[in-house]
Amino acid sequence: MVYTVGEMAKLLGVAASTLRYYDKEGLLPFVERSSGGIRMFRESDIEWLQVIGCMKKAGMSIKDIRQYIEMALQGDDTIDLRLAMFRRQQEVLKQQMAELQHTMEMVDYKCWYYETAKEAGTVDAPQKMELAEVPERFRKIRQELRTAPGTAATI
Amino acid sequence: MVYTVGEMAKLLGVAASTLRYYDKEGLLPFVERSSGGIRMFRESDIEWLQVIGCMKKAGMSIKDIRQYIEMALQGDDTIDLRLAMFRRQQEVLKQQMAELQHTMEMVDYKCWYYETAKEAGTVDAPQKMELAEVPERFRKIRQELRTAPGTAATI
DNA sequence: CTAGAACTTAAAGTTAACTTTAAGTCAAGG
DNA sequence: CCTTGACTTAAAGTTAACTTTAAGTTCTAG
Repeated sequence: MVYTVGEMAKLLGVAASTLRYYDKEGLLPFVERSSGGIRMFRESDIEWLQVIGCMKKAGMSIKDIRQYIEMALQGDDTIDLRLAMFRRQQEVLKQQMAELQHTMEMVDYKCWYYETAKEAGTVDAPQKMELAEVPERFRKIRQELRTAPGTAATI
Repeated sequence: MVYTVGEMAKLLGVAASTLRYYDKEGLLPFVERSSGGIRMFRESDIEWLQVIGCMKKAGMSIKDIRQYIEMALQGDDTIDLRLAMFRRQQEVLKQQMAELQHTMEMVDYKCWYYETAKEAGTVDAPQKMELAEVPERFRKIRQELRTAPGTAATI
């Protein structure tokens, strides 16, 4: 089964212009053409496209992804490089996960803050609350929000 | 203690031009000015800036953040709206977390893939491996990568 | 009182990742 | 054969979030 750019775009849930753009940027050198010049995506190209999609979600740029594709097309000589690339990406994702976790804590705190404000009818309730009255799990983030990053929130 | 824009920028680890840009976009209406027109950040403004930073990390646009700031300045009448905003943001973050988790699984799979390729000296080793030989935790993601999203990878 | 570092604004420039447009070509059904 | 919808490319346009520049002002230390 082969697909035109429009069909593949629909299948993947992206715009056809996006796939054309990716092709122009060298992300799809594996896509063949008909004698008339029309892109013919093969079933097996879906895996490439899924990997590209995942790399994008991981925050990689088009340029970085192209490097990977180029390495992959060079064959088994670049296995080490590709492994190193994904190992680095693993670290990046761990970092992102930690940051997201932290952002989540802040939003959880803000939800508690406005729930408390809602009950009392004023933000003064949570805003002026003593640290000891604040639920234990929000104390750290509250301290952190009230000081510059890197500023010791100690003693 | 008050800070100029440059001092506050340094404290937060951002460019001064960024703070000026945020101010122009209405994100910092709480910052006062000297008689000569120079921004004077107060200690308590740090909390505002930290919240703005967290909202940005959560993927909110400048426009959305301005809405929040405007609501906050309107006072206690907007508590419900602000609570709703952070509750929605909680959902968005949960979604982001799930996506990041999924991306991580893909990268873990790719690391396994290239480790296996490295041992064997060729990507054919992992590429042509039977599903049953693939470590159990990578089977689902491997199936998924090889089909279009939404395509049932069943039976 | 003055030098110069840091501030001010408005406006233009940058970057990434697309999207749109324009002018033309391909391919399938009637 | 011809129409029509989807394809092609190159080039220009879009958007968000900054950053840089230019021209001028303010504050502080000597």
